[in-house]
Amino acid sequence: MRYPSAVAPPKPAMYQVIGAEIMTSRRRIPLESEPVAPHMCTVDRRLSILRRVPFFASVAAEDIAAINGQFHERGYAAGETIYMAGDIAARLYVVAVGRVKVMRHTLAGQDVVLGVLAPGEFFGALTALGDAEYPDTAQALTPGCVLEIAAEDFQAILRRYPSVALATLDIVAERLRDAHAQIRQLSAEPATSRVAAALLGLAQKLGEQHEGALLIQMPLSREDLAAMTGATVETVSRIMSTLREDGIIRSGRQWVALADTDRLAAMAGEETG
Amino acid sequence: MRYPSAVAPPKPAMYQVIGAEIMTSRRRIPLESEPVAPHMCTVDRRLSILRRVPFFASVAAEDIAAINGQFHERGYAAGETIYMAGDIAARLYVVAVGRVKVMRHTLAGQDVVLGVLAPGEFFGALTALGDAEYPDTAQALTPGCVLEIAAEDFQAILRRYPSVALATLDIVAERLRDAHAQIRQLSAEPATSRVAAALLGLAQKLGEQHEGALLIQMPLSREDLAAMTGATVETVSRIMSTLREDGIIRSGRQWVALADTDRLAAMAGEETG
DNA sequence: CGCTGCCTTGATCTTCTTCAAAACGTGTGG
DNA sequence: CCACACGTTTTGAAGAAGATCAAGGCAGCG
Repeated sequence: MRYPSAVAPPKPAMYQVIGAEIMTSRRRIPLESEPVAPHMCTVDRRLSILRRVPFFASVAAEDIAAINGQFHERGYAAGETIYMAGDIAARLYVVAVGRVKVMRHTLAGQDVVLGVLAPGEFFGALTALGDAEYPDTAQALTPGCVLEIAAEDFQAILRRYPSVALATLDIVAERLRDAHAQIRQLSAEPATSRVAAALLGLAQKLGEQHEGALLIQMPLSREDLAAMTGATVETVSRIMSTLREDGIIRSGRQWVALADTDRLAAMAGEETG
Repeated sequence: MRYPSAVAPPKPAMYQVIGAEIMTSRRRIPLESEPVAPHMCTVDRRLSILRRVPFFASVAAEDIAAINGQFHERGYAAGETIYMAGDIAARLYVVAVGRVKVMRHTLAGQDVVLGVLAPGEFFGALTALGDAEYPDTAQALTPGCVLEIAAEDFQAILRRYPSVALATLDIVAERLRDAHAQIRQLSAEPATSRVAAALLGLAQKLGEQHEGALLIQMPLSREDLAAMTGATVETVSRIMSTLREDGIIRSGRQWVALADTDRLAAMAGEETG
């Protein structure tokens, strides 16, 4: 569990308490916009993505090219829905550019975020179980593009390249472990720990060094965090305010940066999940 | 989502309110004791178990016999620990006889139950990731026996029989879906719904018709239920008392039977998962 | 028949949600 | 370039769900 790199000064002067006032954080959005044109990936990028996908790591270069031909490309604007819970589960997707959020809705209108995916990760219909429906909804968090393949074509790939099936099994098994860690957290940890753990998990995957703190490279609202931690927007906001006052994080509208991962990890309790 | 069979009369007279008193339920333990001698399975039973395991369904009979040779057998008494969190994850297990509980501990001493396994289901080290540790603990709930195989030997089987790898992938993918359903529940449903869902889930897997109700065939304490639902023993006990007064369940020391699955399902909310 | 461990029930307290309103940032249109 | 309008975030106060603490009760067993 390493984070991209060490945080330089734990508490830069500009975020210290000055008199009775607290310089909370700069409010300018520090997120990078995606370095590629939305709604398109070049062929080069496609191949490099597929090569980077863990389950194709073992496949020979010429086979990758063949596999590449089976994928179709599709671009999404930020906020666009890729598929909805209840749709026929016909396709498997691989994130090529951007961030994708997978979530479940409740009848009460509340959302539960099951995961945030970065380039190289897959989602959608993994098994070719006939006319089953997606149990969840996938939504683009940023402009980006995904590669998609029919579930049955992917099944054919699994059958043709057993090493791909083994690699896929490893990934799914790891996701199951992560899901179990989250179940443990939801069952036994208070909201503060869950928020801390969620932030650390995101930073581990999407963290980039920025002005002495680990910036989480995605638009991340309080509502998103609430849906990731099983809490309400207000509770998350209160927790974030405290963390900010303690100099542990910096945050603003739709962004968060971690200034002190050690203290966060201490608050997160056992597993970062 | 079908349950073994229909419940005969929704509210048998003997469980009705009589005057101001409530006949709660008979207190005699109705659980069957296992029909085999503990600490042993016969060769016949081993083969029939392996044939019944979903991921060997596609393997030819003569290959099953060869695979059978790779498994070792081990008996457990009720309550015995099969492996502990932190142990080197060296083996994959298949339940042959009995019930096995997989759980995670918290530093606070609280347990979280991740699943209850019946004969034919596997647990333990699925992937051969070197010297990794088990993240959870497996414990026998009843006397019974398991078949075990070294993780690397199982990997060899996966490589040798690609159809086994595909079937395993399907099972793990389904477990992941179930875990996600549980995450949604813990995030968004109140304790009553979670208990109802947990009971329905257990009944679906282990339910047997008994005196007009679906008896869950395993010793099931309030503490177990609490660990499955992320609640405390006291909260579970209060919920169970209410359910019993309403004639929805019958229960006693370490056992529960569902008298009215429809009403339970209504309380469980969205997914039974 | 009394012991042990599970289950139940009550009272109190903490945590988190809910409801409400104000403050702030961001992007937009003037 | 400034000011407005929108959605996000923050904060407060009241309420509810569930946890915690503390006794008792009951079943099964030796």
